[in-house]
Amino acid sequence: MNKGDFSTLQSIMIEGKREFLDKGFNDSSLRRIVKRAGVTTGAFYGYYSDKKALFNALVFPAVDGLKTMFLSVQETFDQLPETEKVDKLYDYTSDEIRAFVDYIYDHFDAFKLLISCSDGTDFSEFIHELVEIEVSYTIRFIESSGNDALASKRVTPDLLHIISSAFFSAVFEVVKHEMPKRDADVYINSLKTFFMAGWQKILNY
Amino acid sequence: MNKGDFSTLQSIMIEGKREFLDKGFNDSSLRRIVKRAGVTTGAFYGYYSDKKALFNALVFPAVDGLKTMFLSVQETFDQLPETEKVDKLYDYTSDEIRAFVDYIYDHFDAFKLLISCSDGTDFSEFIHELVEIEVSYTIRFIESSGNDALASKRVTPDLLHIISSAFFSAVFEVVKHEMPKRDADVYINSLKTFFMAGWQKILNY
Amino acid sequence: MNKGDFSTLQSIMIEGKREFLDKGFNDSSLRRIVKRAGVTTGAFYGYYSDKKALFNALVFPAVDGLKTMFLSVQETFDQLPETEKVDKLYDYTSDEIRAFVDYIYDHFDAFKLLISCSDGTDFSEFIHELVEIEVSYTIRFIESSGNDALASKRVTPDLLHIISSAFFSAVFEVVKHEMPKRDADVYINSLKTFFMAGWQKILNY
Amino acid sequence: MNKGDFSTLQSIMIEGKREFLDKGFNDSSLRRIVKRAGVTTGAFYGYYSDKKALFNALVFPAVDGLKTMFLSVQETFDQLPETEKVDKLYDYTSDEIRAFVDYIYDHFDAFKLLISCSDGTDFSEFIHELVEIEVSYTIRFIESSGNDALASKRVTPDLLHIISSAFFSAVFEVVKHEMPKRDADVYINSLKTFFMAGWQKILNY
DNA sequence: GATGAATGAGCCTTCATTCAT
DNA sequence: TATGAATGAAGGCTCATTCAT
Repeated sequence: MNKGDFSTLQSIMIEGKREFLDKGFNDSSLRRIVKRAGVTTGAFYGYYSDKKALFNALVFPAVDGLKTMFLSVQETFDQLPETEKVDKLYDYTSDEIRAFVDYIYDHFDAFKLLISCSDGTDFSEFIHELVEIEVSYTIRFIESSGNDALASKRVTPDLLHIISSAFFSAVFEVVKHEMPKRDADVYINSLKTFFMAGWQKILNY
Repeated sequence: MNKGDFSTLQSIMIEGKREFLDKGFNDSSLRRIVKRAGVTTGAFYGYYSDKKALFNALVFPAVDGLKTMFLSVQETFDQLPETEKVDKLYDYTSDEIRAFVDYIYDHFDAFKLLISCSDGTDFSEFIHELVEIEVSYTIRFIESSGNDALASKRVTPDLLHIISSAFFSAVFEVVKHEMPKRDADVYINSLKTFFMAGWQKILNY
Repeated sequence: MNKGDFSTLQSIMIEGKREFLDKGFNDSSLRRIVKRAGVTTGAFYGYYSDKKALFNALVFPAVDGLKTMFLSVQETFDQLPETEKVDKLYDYTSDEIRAFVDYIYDHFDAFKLLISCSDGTDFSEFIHELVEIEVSYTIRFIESSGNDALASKRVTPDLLHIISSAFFSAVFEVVKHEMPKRDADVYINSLKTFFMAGWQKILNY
Repeated sequence: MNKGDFSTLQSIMIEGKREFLDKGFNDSSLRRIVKRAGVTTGAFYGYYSDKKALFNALVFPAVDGLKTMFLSVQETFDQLPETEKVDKLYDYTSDEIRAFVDYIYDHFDAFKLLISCSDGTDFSEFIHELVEIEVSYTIRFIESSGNDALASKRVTPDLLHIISSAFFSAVFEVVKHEMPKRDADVYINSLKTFFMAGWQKILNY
């Protein structure tokens, strides 16, 4: 008999999420999860192949959606006529970030797991992957726009990596601290202003 | 019989560091550590009360030193006559950061442990603490300098927190990626330039 | 939905045989069997009471047939007039063994299961049972033929058991090694020659 | 606290042997072993790396000793002058087999484990290995003695394998049935007589 | 100071089998 | 006949820690 009105699967997901959030992936106990879910270990393995698979299920859809969205945004911008890119950069970025934050808040629990509890899983390098994507598109943008920052070595891929890393770390701070969406929108917008100033400075725009 | 010419304690520290770096705190095995150190579990517990205490010992001096240094720098700046602060801000910061990075590289292993392997220990929130320190001094500085950013709520403590978080995350990326000191100096300097532009933008200097 | 054109029962038998041959009885997984058979566990238990029952079904008809045949051959020989027995012994045995091997090869899979995969089942002592049958008839033959080997304790039931055991072990080696029938016929014939010489030696014929 | 006057290791070995003999390797439970030994699982793993290692420890010394002895006997016979081999064959073999049986009875428990309970271990093919050794030396002997049995294909390696297999199976029947040593000596001697007659027949000596 | 055998709870996972549908 | 989710005991094994010597 499982817990209350929920199906076995639902109970497992609910209690899995609770346990992972509470203890982190590594220190989570499958037995505690199933016990709290009012379910047996055997039942668990009917749904998931192992503990990792449960974490995956809780997190993958959101991660995958975010990556897809992020890639498509970057790709769309990349396809703009060169002449429009710099002009639209600010507005474009604004929309992009807003959508990004919206998406995160629409899947808040998943990102909370990802940011705070993914140690020991395949997602521990999640931010790193977003960074890599952004860096590669940023390099394309700088080069195609005729800016000499890279050519002159005033800016290097490593620096882009570090700055990008800083940016995403900052964004996900709102998740780490479970900031209300309303506040997050404001902060992230200011953050964007802050970073835009930085980019203009080092890219000489 | 312990390893080579090293004392029991030294062997434990050397092999502890190796294991923690290799596996992270949680997945490290005390038995493997003492075995490699050519020492027994009993001997270990003569020096440390538990696994956490060893991690602590490897990491605390560096952490404490960095915090002390950081606090003193902030305090010294805080004590400057109001009139000098803004003028000296840029130079001051440069020196401060340089010293900060020097310190990190002088205790590289400890910070590598802290950044990459501290999950499960009391230090997992290490960066967070530096952020808190910086934010509180930044607030004092903004307020005392007569800048209306906070009063007008254009800038909030939370935003400061986020930006500061971004900065320290970026700085410690050089540790995570084990960047050569020479390179790190250059990147961190560019990073500072980047962030200074941001600060000027949102503080209206 | 079961596999291809086969009925539920057929699928279970086919995949059961495959699994038992592959892993042996003990290490076989019922769930794997029904999964591969495209059938459910529930369906399985409609046909068989448990895992052993499936093994039984795959193996019993052949085992039973062989035992019946073997018993009847022994019985027929036993009923021959005493005067004919020794004369016909050699020819008789030849035919008997040929039929025996033919039967095994006509039910090769079943005997392969029996020889190589029956650990943990009621058939693990299969050869032992054939031995017991043969020994009891051999004793009758020796006694009725007036040979003093048993009376003089030159030969004992235990020795008969051991030799008989050796013989059947040898015969079933052809199954264990999946020897082609054509080869097996030749080897078994030589084996019979070999053993006949032994019998003549210890029975003084 | 372990059982009675025995050390932890002794208790584990005693109860391990008991459990393996009772249930066979696969169906043996480590937990039952340690429980009966009055010891904890953790203590077990201080002595053996896993369940297989315990079986190994109980069985390997005896197996290894027997193989070594068997190989050396075969090698010694192989080195005899060609002229002496056939003459000495009978006597030589007698001594060899006696020593072989003595060795088995000096390590009876180990061979009982090997014969009756080794399914699932690396020793399940133990007899097979003895057979391979004997077959290879038998081939050398036949060839070097000028006998045409192999050349004429009247006898083949496969036949030698089958016969050798029969012989060792028979020998180890005394272990399977836990026959008293005194009886075994007599039976094995008769068995040897039986087999010698067979060899003479098919090799035309 | 040091030993290292022993603890025993805890880990994840697999299994044959049952039963309400 | 058939489903397949659920059972729950049992499996082998690892761990930080303790303690008598």
